[in-house]
Amino acid sequence: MLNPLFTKLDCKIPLGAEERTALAGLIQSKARRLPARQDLYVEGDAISPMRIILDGWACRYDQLADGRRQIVELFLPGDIMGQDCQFADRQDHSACSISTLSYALISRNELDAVVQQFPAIRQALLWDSSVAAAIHRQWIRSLGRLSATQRIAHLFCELLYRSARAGLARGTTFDMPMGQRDLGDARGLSTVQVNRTVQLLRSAGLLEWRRRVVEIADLPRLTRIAMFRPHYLELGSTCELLVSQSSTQPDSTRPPPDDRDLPLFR
Amino acid sequence: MLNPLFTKLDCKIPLGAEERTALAGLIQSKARRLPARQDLYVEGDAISPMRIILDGWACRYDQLADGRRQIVELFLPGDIMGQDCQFADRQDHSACSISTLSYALISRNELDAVVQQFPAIRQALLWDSSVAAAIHRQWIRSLGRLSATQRIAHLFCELLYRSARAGLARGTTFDMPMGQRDLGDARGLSTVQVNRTVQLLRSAGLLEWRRRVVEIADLPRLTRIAMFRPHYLELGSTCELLVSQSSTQPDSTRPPPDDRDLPLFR
DNA sequence: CGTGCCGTTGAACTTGGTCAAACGGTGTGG
DNA sequence: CCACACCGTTTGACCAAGTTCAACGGCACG
Repeated sequence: MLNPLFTKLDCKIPLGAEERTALAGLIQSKARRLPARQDLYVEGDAISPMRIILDGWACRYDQLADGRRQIVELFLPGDIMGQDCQFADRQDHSACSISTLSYALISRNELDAVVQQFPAIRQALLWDSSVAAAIHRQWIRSLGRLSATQRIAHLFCELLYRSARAGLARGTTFDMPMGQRDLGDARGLSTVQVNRTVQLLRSAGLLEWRRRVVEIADLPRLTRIAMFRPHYLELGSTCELLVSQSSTQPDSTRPPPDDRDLPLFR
Repeated sequence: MLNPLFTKLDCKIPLGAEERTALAGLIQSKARRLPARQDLYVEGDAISPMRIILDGWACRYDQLADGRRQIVELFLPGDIMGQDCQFADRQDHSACSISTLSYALISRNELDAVVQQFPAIRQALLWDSSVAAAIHRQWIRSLGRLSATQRIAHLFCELLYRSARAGLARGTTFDMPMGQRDLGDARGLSTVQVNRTVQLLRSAGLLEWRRRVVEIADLPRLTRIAMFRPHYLELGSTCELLVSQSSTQPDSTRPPPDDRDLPLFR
């Protein structure tokens, strides 16, 4: 159940058997399930315990008065929710499941004890939240300066690598339980624009996306279009295959694809 | 020198005299100065030690290939740079001074020792980075879903409160060493748009901004326009005066200002 | 006194948003 | 089994916010 978490942590702070057992002990027999599109908490609620995502996707979002919303963070299996909320007294945002969700609560007291005993676990959690911060910075860059096409492409890249790092990708294929509306809410775009953009990426042969499964068909080109640099995710050696693939120079046996006919830049 | 830091931390994790001395000891006689607009590091550099901002403003930014840039985080006096970079091996972004800057380096080893001895300091630093994460989320919301006017207004609100929390504001007046170009780079806008927007805010009587000094003339209205909720900054009781002011109902002796004639919403 | 940066203004242009309607799969009830 | 409703996706036409390009003014600085 915790494999995605362990696989991810192995990128940077590999844990020993003892430490894994200690971490797993925190969540024994406490797994919970939730249907898709259900709130975990809403703005103004008291702070809830931390959660580890076991299966499915979730997100933090901000609800605007006029009904629109902005997703500010995505959680995949192995991600930890609420690490950075321990000091607040009220939630300043909401959170909901994207797909059917399975997660475990973690009491802060128990975690403190474990962290005290196993410094590597503290390090691992700190590392995880520092990567989360790096992702936040990339989202800001993406929303602030990239075109709709680049924003969407960038998110697909991010999600492929995050899935791969959690051991959830098959080659360049991964599960994508978000709909186009969610995608727009994450990238600050309307669903109409998301739809047109996705079709553009599809027709350009960059990716396929059917029935909640995405296959990145041309990772090097998608990476280039999105100006995506996987470095910030600190993948370690886990995804070397993907990284080397994404930086592959265009095949010299055929002419490089001309991106200029597509509204991909700026 | 460390007053902005202590004033800020007093909002949530007040430190005793011993702890303050220990923190101050980390930076003794190591203060450094830098002119405005100088890089502290650039993308690809090795990770540098953490820094405490003593005076002036700095930022993290992302440089795009075509010359545009996106500021992803602002640092005011009392802010700590680089807490979340300790695990990476290379910087995934750049950082530069905005105004003339005075800062101190902090070696991680020394800090670890101090944190070991004074758990409250660890808590204080964790709290600080959790507020930084909340600010990141608000930036994402702002860039994703707010209009140019709202984005700028929101940033002015944020900066007023952050200045106040560090003991650097005088009423609703604070120093703003950024230029309009920087403001655009922080909000994902062109300088032309920033200029027009600032003039709009000025002519609506919401703020004044001359010679690097901003005075928020109508905080309640600016707050409303920006949909700004100060809660996420976890101000504690430090800025109660400001907070109560910002939520003041419009003066009933005169008609409420009509925002509809201004392109402020959406 | 020139030079350069920053702020300001105008005009043409582009991207993406809004509105509205049609399409297609899926689950439900008759 | 079919009719229907519902939800997410798709498409078109129009609109608006913000960008780009270009030029000009003021102020600081060498």
